[in-house]
Amino acid sequence: MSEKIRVRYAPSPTGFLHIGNARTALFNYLFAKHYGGEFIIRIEDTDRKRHVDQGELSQLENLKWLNIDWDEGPDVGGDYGPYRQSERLHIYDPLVEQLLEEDKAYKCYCTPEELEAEREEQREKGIMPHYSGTCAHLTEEERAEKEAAGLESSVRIRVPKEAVYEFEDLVKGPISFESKSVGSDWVIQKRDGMPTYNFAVVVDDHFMEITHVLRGDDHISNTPKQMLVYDALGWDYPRFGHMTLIVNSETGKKLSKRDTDVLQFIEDYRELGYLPEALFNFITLLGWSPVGEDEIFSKEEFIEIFDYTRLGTSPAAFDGKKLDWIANEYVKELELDTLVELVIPYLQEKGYVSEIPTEEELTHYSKLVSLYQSQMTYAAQLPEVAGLFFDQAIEWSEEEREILAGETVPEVLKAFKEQLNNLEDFTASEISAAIKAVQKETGVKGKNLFMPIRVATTAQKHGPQLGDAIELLGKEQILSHLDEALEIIEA
RNA sequence: GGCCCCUUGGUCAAGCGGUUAAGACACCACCCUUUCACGGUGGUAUCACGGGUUCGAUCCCCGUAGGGGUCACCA
Repeated sequence: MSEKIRVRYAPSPTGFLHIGNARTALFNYLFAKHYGGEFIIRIEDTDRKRHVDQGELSQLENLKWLNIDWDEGPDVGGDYGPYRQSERLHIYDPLVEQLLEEDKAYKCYCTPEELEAEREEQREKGIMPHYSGTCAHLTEEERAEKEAAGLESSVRIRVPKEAVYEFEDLVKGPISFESKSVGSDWVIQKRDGMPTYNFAVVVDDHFMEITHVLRGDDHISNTPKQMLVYDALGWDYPRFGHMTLIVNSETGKKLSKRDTDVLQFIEDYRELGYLPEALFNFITLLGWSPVGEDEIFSKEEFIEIFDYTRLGTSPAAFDGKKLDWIANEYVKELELDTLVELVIPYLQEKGYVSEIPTEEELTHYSKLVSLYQSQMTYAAQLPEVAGLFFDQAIEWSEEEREILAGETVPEVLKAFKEQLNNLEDFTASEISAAIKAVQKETGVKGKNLFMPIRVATTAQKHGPQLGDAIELLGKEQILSHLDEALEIIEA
């Protein structure tokens, strides 16, 4: 591609950064950077009612957290600003005026109530609601009358009767719409003077010299509407590319806020202490595939290998298990100190570690973290799985109690307790030796030996190396856990 | 309902007219570890259906079915 690539991510600040939006941003970013182009952020804030105060900030911050940066945007500026649509009214207004003069658009005096009534009537008759064109052919006199009466108006653009809109979609190939499927004349400027989405997008993309519009699948049907505006204004189209939506694997539908089984917002992952690189990697693999068999790549590698022709055409389901696997891959690669630093705040939050950790605490928790590193996926997980190392109380689940109910369990635990009491040093190697001694003494070995001890001392079926875990928990605590377990068994 | 898009294992997917139809996650088995996990090896499992085109269709065309998206003074 010879021209300078310019692409954009254009969120509306109505909420947090959704995982689907993040993916759109990500692919635009990779596309731009792969071709040495520019990535622009534009805020589409034309809906005053749905405006959320911290929305814009949240979008930008979470993008930054994902390690995505942009060349132009509301916070960094650029030569094509302003980058908020609400600040670009002076650009839209003359264009609306121009279309009005050319009679490519017209003023509509229908009130929202009237339009709603019209739709209701149509629904009752069993036809699809649409604007019937009440104001499409007002005479000069009628118009003057309404203006004189001080009626508020919106502006609608005329949809041509027999046009065909065709484009070569970057991911889906040729797509075409007949103008009659576009629907009735639609609003380009609202009563409050704000442009509508489909109009503002065109104007902005044109003046910002956007070359490629990469967006979600759900915008396909907006494309002919926008092409119509390009035509009316006599501008060239950019190239369009429509990426698949991310769906919930349970329902097969577009991921929405109602899908409570999936964490929807980048914020959520950030708060749990997922590594941004892991999320970046995971999201990039949603609806896109690299050549070859590797799946773990750095941002730089992704930029290098990104190829938009490898974007998938069918929806990608969000697979939490796969995310966990990728997240774990990244956690395992981390230096222990780095991971400890990430985990400490979560421990402090629970009050397990003091504001300013002591040397002693630090070494203690380094050990703990190292025991769990190979099985962790996010930082907040440590206090969850290793709660026993902080809370005195131990509780066994139904399943774990069943294990403790095993026939040879009491003698194993009693023997183990005995062994521990005779230990000189309470170290992992000594403890392992003690377990071995229990085996000799009782004749119980393997799973039947280890599982009861693991469950009795840690109340978990999975965990780190047993000897290490027991050493770290400390003699006193272990003995009391064993006593409690024995009590339960006897009860 | 109209229009548009999509359809390879449970999930993500490679494939782009001739393949034993890659790989990853998940699952299962075995190995390592006197346990679980980590790691290693291996395994089960996929071309929605019906017509064409072709010497030959997962791949091209047409239907059918299913799924999804969209039809706002939301973006």
